[in-house]
Amino acid sequence: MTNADSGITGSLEDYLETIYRILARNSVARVKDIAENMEVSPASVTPAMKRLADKQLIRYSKRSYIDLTEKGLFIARRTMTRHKLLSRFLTEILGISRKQAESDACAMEHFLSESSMERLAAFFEFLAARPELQALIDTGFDESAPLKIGPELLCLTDLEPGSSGRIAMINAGQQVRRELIDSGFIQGTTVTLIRPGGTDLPFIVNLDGYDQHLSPEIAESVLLHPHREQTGEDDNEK
Amino acid sequence: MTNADSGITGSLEDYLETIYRILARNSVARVKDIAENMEVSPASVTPAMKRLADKQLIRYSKRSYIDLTEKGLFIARRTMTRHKLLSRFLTEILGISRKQAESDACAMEHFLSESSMERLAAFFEFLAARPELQALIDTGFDESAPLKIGPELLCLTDLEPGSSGRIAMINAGQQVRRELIDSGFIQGTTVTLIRPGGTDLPFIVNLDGYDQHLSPEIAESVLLHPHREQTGEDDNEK
DNA sequence: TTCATTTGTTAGATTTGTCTAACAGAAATA
DNA sequence: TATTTCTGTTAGACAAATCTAACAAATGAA
Repeated sequence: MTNADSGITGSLEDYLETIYRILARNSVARVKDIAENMEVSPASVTPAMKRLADKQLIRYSKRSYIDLTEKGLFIARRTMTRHKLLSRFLTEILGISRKQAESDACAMEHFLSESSMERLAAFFEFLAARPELQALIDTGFDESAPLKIGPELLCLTDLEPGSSGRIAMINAGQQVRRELIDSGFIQGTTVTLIRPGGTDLPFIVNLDGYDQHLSPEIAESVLLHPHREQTGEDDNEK
Repeated sequence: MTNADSGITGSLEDYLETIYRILARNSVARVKDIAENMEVSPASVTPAMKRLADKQLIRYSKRSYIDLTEKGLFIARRTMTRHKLLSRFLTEILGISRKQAESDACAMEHFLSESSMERLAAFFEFLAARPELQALIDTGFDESAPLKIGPELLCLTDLEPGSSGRIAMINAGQQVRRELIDSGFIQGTTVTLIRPGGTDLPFIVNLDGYDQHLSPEIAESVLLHPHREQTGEDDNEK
């Protein structure tokens, strides 16, 4: 129930982060401000402040202003940094809408470990140092991708019964794309054709141990990497 | 408290995912298997099964085997896919250890929205379609980065008092690096030099509204992008 | 068939985090 | 100064998720 590295719950981290943000502009933080910022009732804030004070993360006594201790400040800042890293990754790299990204980041920020955080920061530095990559990503990575190596790809429907292939991409509109992705059809995953389909007959494939039925039209949109020799390595499952 | 899109809690999603994994190899799923897989006491499993059955996500009656409904299967699969996407991102792109990645992914998987999930899958397809990018990332992105554009970068210590710059990279060993990143010094963030330091005198900088002190040695390791005209856009804070 | 073992359930406690409603203290106003 | 309004706290309820301990049912062995 406690998170990543701070040893406190996500909820308490949120309180610290909120206090931090209030203090960054307001000079003092009050129960009311916190309640409004977090869209929570003031009656929920008081016990949270008590828990934080118990853990020596804030200075707090009944009816007083609230201030962060050194330790609290550290956790607050780190949580905010996690939030920024995730939110930037989602918007700048993946192209998610700002609003959606904020909401995803808010939830995930409590679980990003110290090492992942550091590597994610390194990733941004890496990209920033390479304008040509940045440009590639900025132009969006869905338009250009299919054009480039599409022709060399195998279609799932061309697979021999009993043989397998690694998914390279899903070539379909957003709706079908999401359906397939929800079902586990993501790049790099191995699929095995159990039984080929035909008109009105679904393809049966195995993915992660489970058999799944795919209509011929949907199966058409699953493109596989050109076949290579066995590398001994499966994909990243197991 | 409920997550992303499924309308159930992370804990229940974990139960579904576990049942899915058990069923993918075991033909039947029992309370005991679930408890062992999740490292939880069997007494915790029973009420969870009741909650899942109430929501029509599993078929379950007292002392019976447990089976997923269509709806439960869908959520289980999607959760597993989220897990795989996050775990692959953390290991393959960021280079986090498998173990750490698993633990991060386990916690975050419940909060990745449908759209982020789809974009993350697209990101892998994008990379897979460009072996040259893949290779760049495979070789690690910390060694080569500083060599390339290091010379053109500004050091935080060269900033005029009162002026600002955007962080390009942290040029320091892992420990200092992490300290700085924890404090919000990540690529793309704007820092303002409030007061320059000197021997034994810390630099004071403002970051996200908060003043922070940096020892001269640490300040040295913060490298800024070469200055440009104001673009009207701040970084992604606000 | 009877007894022991395995498996699953229930009861009851605990923690966290939320709420509403009622109350108390402080500040502002008349 | 007295009263009203704003702010914060307490009390009490609830839900989710976990635990341990005790009990019940099913299975297997003698």
